[in-house]
Amino acid sequence: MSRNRLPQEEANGGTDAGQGSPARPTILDLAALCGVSPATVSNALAGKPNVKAQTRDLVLRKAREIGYHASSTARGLRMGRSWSIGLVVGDIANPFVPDVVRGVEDVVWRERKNLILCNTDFQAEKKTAYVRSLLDKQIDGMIVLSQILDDQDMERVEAAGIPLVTVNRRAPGHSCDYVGIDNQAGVRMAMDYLVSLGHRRIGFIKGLFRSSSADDRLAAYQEAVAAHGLDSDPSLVVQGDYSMESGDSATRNLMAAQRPTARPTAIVAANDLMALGALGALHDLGIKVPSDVSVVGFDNIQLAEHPLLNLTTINHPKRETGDSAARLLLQRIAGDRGDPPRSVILKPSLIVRGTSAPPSAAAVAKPRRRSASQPEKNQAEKKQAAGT
Amino acid sequence: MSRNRLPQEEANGGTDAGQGSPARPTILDLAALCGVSPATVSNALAGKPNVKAQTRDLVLRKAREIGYHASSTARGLRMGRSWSIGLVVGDIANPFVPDVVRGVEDVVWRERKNLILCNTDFQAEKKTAYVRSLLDKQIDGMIVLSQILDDQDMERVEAAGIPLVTVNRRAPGHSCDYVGIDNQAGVRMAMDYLVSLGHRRIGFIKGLFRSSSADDRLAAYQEAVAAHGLDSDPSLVVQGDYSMESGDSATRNLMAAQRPTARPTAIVAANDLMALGALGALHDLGIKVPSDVSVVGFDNIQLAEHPLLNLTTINHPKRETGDSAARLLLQRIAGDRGDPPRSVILKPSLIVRGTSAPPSAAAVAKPRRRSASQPEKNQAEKKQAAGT
DNA sequence: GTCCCGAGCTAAAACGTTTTTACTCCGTCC
DNA sequence: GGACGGAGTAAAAACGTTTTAGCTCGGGAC
Repeated sequence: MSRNRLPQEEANGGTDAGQGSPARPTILDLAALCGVSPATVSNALAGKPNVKAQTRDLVLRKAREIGYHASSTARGLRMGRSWSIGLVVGDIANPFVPDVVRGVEDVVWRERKNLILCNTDFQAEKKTAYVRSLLDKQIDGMIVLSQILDDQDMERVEAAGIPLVTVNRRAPGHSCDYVGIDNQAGVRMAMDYLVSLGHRRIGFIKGLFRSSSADDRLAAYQEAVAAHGLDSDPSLVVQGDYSMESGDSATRNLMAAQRPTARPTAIVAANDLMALGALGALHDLGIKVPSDVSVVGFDNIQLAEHPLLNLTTINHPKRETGDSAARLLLQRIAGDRGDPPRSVILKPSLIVRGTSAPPSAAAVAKPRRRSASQPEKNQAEKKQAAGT
Repeated sequence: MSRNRLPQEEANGGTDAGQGSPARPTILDLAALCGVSPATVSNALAGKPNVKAQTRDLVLRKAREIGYHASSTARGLRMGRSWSIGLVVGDIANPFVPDVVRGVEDVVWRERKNLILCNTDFQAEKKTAYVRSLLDKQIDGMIVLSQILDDQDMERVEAAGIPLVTVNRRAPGHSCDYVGIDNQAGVRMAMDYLVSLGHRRIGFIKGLFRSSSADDRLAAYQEAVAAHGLDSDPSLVVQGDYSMESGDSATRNLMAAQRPTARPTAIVAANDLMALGALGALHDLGIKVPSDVSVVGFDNIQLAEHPLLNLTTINHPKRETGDSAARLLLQRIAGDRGDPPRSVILKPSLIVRGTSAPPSAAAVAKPRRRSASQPEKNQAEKKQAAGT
């Protein structure tokens, strides 16, 4: 109806005698108010050089005055961006995750981008639906934490030209930026440390198969067993699923052996949650930690340092993980999409606390074979500060 | 350049001999492909009744075929919505928070809306900036967890007509939907339980002042002290800030009293984190829990049930909190904005675990005054299952 | 035969920006 | 005195939808 509206007529004026909110000002209102064209307002607000200082100041002043804020949606449509990045996690309630999220948020916030949190519950269809939704929203970039996307989703992301950073899981066959930790080094640290204490029979609670990090950690355990010539009974490796409960039951399995000498004197868990489960099980079984059995975790989640848990563990720099992922992503968004993919591999570190000690005299009384091979691999470890 | 393009010409065809992604199909492409107008395509996809079944089927088929997905941005601009809701939290790394977030995500996901996570770090300017950003994005609604917004921010949200649900903190002077827990009942449960065990001298670690929940919990403590005629030494109430460290130092303060009888036989903390801090401090001080001192927390965070912590606490239904908040918000979004504000007050429950027991004989040996008044307030509590 | 109506579709406006192109001064250079 | 150029601004196109208003066509009522 209001075709051909006069230049001075306020775009929002007049007609809203009705109810509800007074319809926030558009750039047209602001332009009319300043007596310039919308284009000039846009340029002024964007700080473009082709607008007279006097005009710019006027625009800025009036803008502040009426509280003008450009519609993200409109500029998003025009510019093909959304100033938000998608963060796909499996389970935000897992204590490992929020710390990483915190790291991501911190750097994303600096560029005033928003974080869209997608909790997939590790369900394939939820993952797919979320990825679709993110693409529909024209997100600037995407971070996928501790899981991999289907090939089809992956292709969609690539086809859309959306930068993607994967964290903790490599996407096989796809090249994108990656942030992870040196899993092998971490487990090796734990193993070398336990060996230096005198342990020869070390159990391992592995994580879910089909995940690169779980594989890496298990492989590192096996390599360490071989390198140090430790007992390599297959019953020393038990399956967990990264949950506390699984750590509990895995430990009961480990300790169920009839002959006491068949039981491990130390347990390494592929993550802290399972290690805490192990502590719980051992407590229930009346097995003393660390005097009877040592326990070492992986991740160093927040509560691991509680005096009553006091878990010896491998530190996973969680916040730094999120930080690096976000940085990589932002660089990729700003810079050339064609650059070769980059990886950031963070360094684990050993944090010695109260759940580890030399094995009891009884346990080491009966030395098995003496592997004569590794004289140089003694103890490069020392007690490290808990601060990472 | 391509002014006046012919109706049959594909909107995306021809010109992109260049590099990069092949530009996802628009509704124009789809319309051309189906030989109908964009309006019809839109109607067909939206399931409007004014399109012939045959046409609709064709459109749906072709849409699937070329993988057409409408741009969220474009329809957002047109429809004034964004299908995303803002979730403002103080610190996602606080173990209480992710569980609530999980609850929110769950119901929001059912409507295929997205969650924009805003971590304010409790900084006023970050809070303000995030709220601004959310409004610019035309979010459908907003949930604010465990904090209050400035009056100015609040007004902006109201002016924008964006539904808002506050969780755990009432916004004084503003009427909006609210989800919380009955703090008073929770603390009363804890106090009644401890009294029923025989405790007469109970310390309280309060949370940050200036927060309604902290006030409520403190008030409930004081009421219980009065109602049961307990020792009401002001030194029995110490300040914490909801962190584990503060629980630690607060407990050291409580236990620093020279005369043993001046020390509490039980400690109630305004949240689990501080309770865990208390456990740590007591452990360090060589004070046995629960034989020397009982400890009761509030929230029942995930790790509280670990066998080595085994914290007696008041359960705060966290996931249900997020669930209710999201439900309230979605109803408000869908329904009439003018309806009177609603509140959901969740019920706390006592979870008895290992950190509580009757006071030691030594501590109760010297009964102080016998308050003759409350015979009916004996023990309405019984050991409850930890499930809640 | 005319009128009306509904079914099915299209044209075009609208959403609120940014960006490209074009225009208007005005001073300077030749 | 006209051409040129640059500074500052304006007009209009573009982004990809949804929605409103209007069009066309055929059939039924009168």
